[in-house]
Amino acid sequence: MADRYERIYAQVRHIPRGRVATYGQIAALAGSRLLAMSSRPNGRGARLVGWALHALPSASDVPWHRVVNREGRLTIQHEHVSAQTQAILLRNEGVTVDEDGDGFVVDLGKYGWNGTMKNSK
DNA sequence: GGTTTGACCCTAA
DNA sequence: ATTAGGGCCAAAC
Repeated sequence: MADRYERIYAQVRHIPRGRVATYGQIAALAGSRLLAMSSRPNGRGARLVGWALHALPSASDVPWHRVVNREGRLTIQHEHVSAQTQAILLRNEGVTVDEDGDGFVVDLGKYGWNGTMKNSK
């Protein structure tokens, strides 16, 4: 089975409340623990995070809403869960979610997660 | 089992 | 600044 999903879920659970992380960071963190051999400078398996979250059961404890793309945008594509739902969940945790023509955006400079448990600044 | 697509990212021009 | 191309792994066709 896809054990990588478990690593991804574990990393997503490690995201502090009121903080957001990017797909690439999740992939890099989960990858560095298991796939440290092939740490290539390119985009690694960031798409796996998207697939993992898409296959995530709705009743899971994984805070999938704290995962955004590199621009801080909520590029979510799901049948029953919309980007607005994600925005509401983030706002519920105190994260300011901005909105423009393309959709919802989060300021990574303020709420971006470092990858550790320290603040980004 | 090859081809296409996807909640993405990086590098180069 | 934007556009184009390559890469990654899994699922759907």
